[in-house]
Amino acid sequence: MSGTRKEFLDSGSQMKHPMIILSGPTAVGKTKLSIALARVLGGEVVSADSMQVYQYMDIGSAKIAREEMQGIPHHMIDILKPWEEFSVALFKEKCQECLSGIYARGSIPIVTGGTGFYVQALLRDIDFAPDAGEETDAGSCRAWLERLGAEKGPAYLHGLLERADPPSALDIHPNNIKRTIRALEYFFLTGEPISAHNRREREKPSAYASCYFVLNDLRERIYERIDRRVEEMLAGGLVAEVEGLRQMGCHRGMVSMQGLGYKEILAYLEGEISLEEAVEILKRDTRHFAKRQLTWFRREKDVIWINKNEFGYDEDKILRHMLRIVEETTGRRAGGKEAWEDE
RNA sequence: GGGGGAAUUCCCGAGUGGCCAAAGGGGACAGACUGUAAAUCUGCUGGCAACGCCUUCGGUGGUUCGAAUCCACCUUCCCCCA
Repeated sequence: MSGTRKEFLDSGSQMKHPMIILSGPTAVGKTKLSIALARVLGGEVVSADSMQVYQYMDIGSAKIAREEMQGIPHHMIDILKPWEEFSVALFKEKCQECLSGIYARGSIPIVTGGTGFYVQALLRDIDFAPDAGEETDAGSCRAWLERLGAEKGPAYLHGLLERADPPSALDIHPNNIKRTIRALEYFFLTGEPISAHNRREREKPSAYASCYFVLNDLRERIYERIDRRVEEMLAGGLVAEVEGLRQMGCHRGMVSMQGLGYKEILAYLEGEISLEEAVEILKRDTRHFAKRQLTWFRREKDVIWINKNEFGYDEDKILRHMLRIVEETTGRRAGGKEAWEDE
């Protein structure tokens, strides 16, 4: 759909579609809650997770098991092979396809996952770059910049950015080569500084009538849960899963293999570190990740924090509290008391 | 029993008379983030009424204008010889 037509439709229909978002740091318990919410509200779960999109990556990505779904439709899971590339732009695109189906069915999406960037892209309908040159040009342009960076160093690239897009250069740290490259790429492809584009996109209001929940807990408890979960993954066969992927030809260069649990075990399987070290690094990096997620959510406006400890870890209490907010903001009511009493 | 070595700020680990609140790394904490986001990157880390002051380098006591750095004794740990 073209931009103008879409804008026309959006402005024409006063009603925004309802959306429930359930996010939070890794291992807080989003999955379990999402099922409870979906059952009560008659919703469908849409995963907002950068790793669960991949097939064969079940244990390390803590993907929900079929049995756990309890018949609730799930989207955006297992949609790609591990060797395929994925990105926010692709996420948004595919996600919107899923959403139109959900709305057509009169159902409500429960967007569940910890990738805050994806949630933001979807919620504010951020426009990702020019369609022009999406495949060939972008590919070669980025590859060229990457080569240039490897040869001449990050400072050189940042120097280019200073000339092309001074505000971005000021904004992006010289060491951050990925963001420097993207800013340059955007400039070369469109002729517009990405800083101007970002400014425009930032002003966009939410495209949905949404409740943005962030499930949280005491830091200490999150860390404990992470450690425990890593141990469970190991016991559940994480090493074998990664070995299987390796046999399929997966290697560290792939987007999917940058995922926590995959890159560390891969390093072990390739003899670089011991299993013990790999596990330790995995736990630590997962803690770091959880912390980064929390930083993201703190900055995000209009999120509704659900601190588990403030509810005495009473799941039913948490659910009721959330349902009340859902009803206030989206008008969506729980499908009767039985819905959560018949467990 | 004899000989040698070591004890440093949350951890590891530099530092052997002033330039040391003490390199570096890790952790912890905080932050950025608009096509790789489970990625990438940044800041900060003794206390305070804070361009200065106070407490800190196993303990106690010395030497010195001045000590984490030198001396003595003590405590603990490691290694070697018996």
